[in-house]
Amino acid sequence: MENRIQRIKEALQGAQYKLTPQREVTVRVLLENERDHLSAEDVFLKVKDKYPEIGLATVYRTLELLSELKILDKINFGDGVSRYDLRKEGAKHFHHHLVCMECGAVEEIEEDLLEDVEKIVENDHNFKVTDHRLTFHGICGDCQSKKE
Amino acid sequence: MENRIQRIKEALQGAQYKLTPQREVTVRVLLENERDHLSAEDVFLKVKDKYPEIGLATVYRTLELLSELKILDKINFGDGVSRYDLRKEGAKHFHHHLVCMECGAVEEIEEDLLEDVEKIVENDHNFKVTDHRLTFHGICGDCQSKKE
DNA sequence: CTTTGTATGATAATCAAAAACATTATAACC
DNA sequence: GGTTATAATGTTTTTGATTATCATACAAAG
Repeated sequence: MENRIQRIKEALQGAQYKLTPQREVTVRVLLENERDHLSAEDVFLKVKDKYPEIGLATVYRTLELLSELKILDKINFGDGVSRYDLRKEGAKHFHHHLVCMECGAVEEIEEDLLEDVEKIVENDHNFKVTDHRLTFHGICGDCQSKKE
Repeated sequence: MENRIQRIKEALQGAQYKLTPQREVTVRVLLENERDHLSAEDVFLKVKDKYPEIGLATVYRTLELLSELKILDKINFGDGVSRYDLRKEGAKHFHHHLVCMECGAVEEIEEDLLEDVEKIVENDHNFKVTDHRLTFHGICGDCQSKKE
């Protein structure tokens, strides 16, 4: 945990930013809720428990900043809200998601399944891929068994 | 063109909806701008040229309806707006997009590149895939040559 | 200590999308 | 045809997430 904060601090400093107390609290909340996909509002409420003086705008600014630095990925599952997801350390690419259309559960997939597909895109369409995002819609295991 | 409208009409009727004049004009605009990725506001403005009495809410409602019927796909490229994209006839799946990070151009890919990946997901994660969306971020051919 | 730039918090502004609601078609029935 | 129920529309208002503004606090550098 502290390691990861340390590395995020270094990433910020590498880009001439500081890890202020507000930013650190925000990062901690993100680390503690790594499995979830929190909206800015979600993050704000959790941060507020630890640091009540913080303003909503600061949380938005921090999330934006961390996204620019590729520490966070900003995702959108189609509800009207942006959600934020910590990028795994060392991951070049966005990880993928399985979104259940029944219960709304979101599962993550770490594997990079797209290497071959990326090659096809680069060759056939002359497009230099820097990142990708892939989401599957469907029905999760739990909801499948409930239906039977 | 008329064929496709006819089939959309049938799809609507199959679900107990009517192809009203407003809906038809909206569909025509979508067909005429198939290559673009129009926002609701874009569609509204274009529809208004042909049918000035129409209200914005009707366009929103129509786009929502067509999305539910899987005639349209609602996509989000990260700007704050939803965009709408006609699903190709007979296509089971959403088609893919290449988004250029330099100039913002969006290219479409029709091929279904994910059959193998889908099998992996279904087997390894016990997740029944009904649809997917895949977007590549990168640099398009034009912008690559400009840089040299 | 003073200056300069950066970060913050409170608040207001923006802007897409949804909701409300009254009105107008459309269809079904007698 | 007239009548009623239902669906669809258009106008307007509201919501709700995100951004912008701006005065203040802070920190680094001289």
